[in-house]
Amino acid sequence: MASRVQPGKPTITDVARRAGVSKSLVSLVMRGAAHVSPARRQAVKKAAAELGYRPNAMARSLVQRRTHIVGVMVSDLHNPFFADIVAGIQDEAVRTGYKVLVNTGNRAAAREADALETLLQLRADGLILAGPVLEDEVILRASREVPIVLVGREARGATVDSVTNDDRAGAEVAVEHCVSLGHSRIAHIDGGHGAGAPDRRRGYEAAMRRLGLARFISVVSSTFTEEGGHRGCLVLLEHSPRPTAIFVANDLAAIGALNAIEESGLKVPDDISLVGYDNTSLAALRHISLTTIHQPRLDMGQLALSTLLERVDDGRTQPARVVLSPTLVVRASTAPPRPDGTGGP
Amino acid sequence: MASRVQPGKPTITDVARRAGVSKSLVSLVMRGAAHVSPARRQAVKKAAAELGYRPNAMARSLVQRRTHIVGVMVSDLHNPFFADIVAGIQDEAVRTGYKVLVNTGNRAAAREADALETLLQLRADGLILAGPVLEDEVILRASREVPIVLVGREARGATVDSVTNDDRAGAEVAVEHCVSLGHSRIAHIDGGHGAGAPDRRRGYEAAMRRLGLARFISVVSSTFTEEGGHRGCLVLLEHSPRPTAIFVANDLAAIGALNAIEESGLKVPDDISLVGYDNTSLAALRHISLTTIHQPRLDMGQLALSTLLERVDDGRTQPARVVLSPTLVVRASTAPPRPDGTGGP
DNA sequence: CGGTTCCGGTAGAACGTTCCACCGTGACGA
DNA sequence: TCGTCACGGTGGAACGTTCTACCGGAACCG
Repeated sequence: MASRVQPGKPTITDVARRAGVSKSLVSLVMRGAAHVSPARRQAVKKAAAELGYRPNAMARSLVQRRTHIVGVMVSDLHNPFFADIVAGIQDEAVRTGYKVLVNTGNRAAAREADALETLLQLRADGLILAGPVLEDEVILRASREVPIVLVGREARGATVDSVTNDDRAGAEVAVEHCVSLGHSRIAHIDGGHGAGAPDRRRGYEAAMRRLGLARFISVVSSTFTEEGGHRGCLVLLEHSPRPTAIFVANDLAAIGALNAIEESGLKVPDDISLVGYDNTSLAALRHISLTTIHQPRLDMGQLALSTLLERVDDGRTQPARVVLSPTLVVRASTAPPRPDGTGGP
Repeated sequence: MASRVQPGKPTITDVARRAGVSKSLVSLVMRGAAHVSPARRQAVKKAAAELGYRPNAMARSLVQRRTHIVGVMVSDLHNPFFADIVAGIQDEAVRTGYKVLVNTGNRAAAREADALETLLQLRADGLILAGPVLEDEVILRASREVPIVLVGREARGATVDSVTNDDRAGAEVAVEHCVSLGHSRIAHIDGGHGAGAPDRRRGYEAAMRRLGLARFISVVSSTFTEEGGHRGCLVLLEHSPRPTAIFVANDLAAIGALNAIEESGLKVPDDISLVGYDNTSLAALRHISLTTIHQPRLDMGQLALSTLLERVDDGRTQPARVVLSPTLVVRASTAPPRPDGTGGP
């Protein structure tokens, strides 16, 4: 009972036999080719439906020597950032007729290497690596066997493409926003080795200098986590005079900073303004309502795939470096500084 | 220039030629078989490394008639819930030597059907469907061709297995917690058609009755979104007397409720206690610190795969229904009701 | 009427593996 | 001296497709 009907799944030959035609013709019908008489086409379709026939993608790919699959390796499925990247890739994939298969390495280089290997053995037509922590060398080697696009990380080498946002410009916009509100003592909590963190820091410093606020530059080093932002902020709150605005390297850390500020009995944005980076769904929560820098993630995903396909389908061989502009999203965590106080305790 | 070295990727035959052996022997070496002389083994490995040979997974699977791939279709990559499920699946996969390939349908039945089809054509050895919105009928049909496990959704039919948490019990625990703190006027914002929502509602009602609070049962219908929780909560706040505790069907909606309460000038937990469901990372944010019901997501992922493999490897044919117990996680959003006030405006 | 072209269709060789049957060669026991 | 057996190794048939010929007939053109 419940015995699966298992004389093996039906093959193209079974369909051919049942429809009384050659397997070549079945192949043509399944691919919707022209030059097949309506009668035969009908017969083949009927036979296929009756048998529950489903083409074997591997056999097909073996002879075609392409899979119409793009492999996507995501560093961390927990980060909502990548969910949008994947969504963008998928939008573009349905338009171009490719299948998307996702893999993940859970932030560990060794696991990422495994994931990459799986995709390579599968003979995906192209690969998109989203925020990998994998060594440059490994990526470069792989890129000589299959086209690869990096997302959210700069590429090295002529065989690798990349799609990123302009972290430096984004940071400058953040600073400009604070200045336009009247702030001068604007501090920065940076993201350590996180992807894009160094550029965001450089952007912060450049903007401060450009706007004549070089003497207020104040950076505390941290990580891309809530915990990191919390610790970094506590350090800043000790400073005297205390900053009136803080630009944090990503949203998650900014929320940690938010906690630290509130725990200290201060209020955002009344006492301190806060700006994040990434515009994750977290920032949009009304309970948090964080002013932040938006990266066009959907676009980045779409562009990653179309850039990839330029190599796959059109044979491009020059490296591509796509850089998108981030934009400011103003919410409730920024406001002009207190007119009276200079903010110092 | 930068011309890819493209006389096609090296095959097993290339390796055999270069090592001066038959392709059968290369095959044996690549699979680490015994009964191969050290000298030849060495020679083959050397040749393979020099050529950059990588076995073609499709050709292999074609003849073996298994792929050692489990396909995972996730309804929504944006939901951090599924990230943990996938992580659990992956943990188990490395232990058992399977590869995991993920797919998504973006909450749309049509896209999910496509994703499923891709996995079926790939001839994955088994499928895990995480929170699909796909019709029962489609899943049932697919399950006759390949073993399928449903996660977070009840299965219908003897050919489909499922791994879920006991939503009803979880809801009861939530209510009991509130009662133990001294609450009586405990309301519920439910999740409409969301997965598990009906059972959570039933659990709420059952617990209220069991604890002699039937007359305080108060349910407002909503959705699994922040917006939904916000709206639902506004309705409850109009009631007089107002509830002193609210059990919301999931964390996201609970955060919406949190906003509504604070916008009304009330405080959590002083004026109203709040309990969510899922224990997402959101709930753990210190700024939010939501008491909630935890589902053992990692375990659920692991169990999903091991349940699947019972069919794939051990030939199980009886349906399996795995149900895990949720647990209470107490944070800062719940407290005893105000000793004085009866809470009504 | 002879030649060309198009249409509908078929046969059989790939594609890159693994698996099965088989083959020498020594070693070993009777 | 014979089997018998284990060891190390090989050849070739699968696996389920697509692709490249090629074929017979009808239609068309000059």
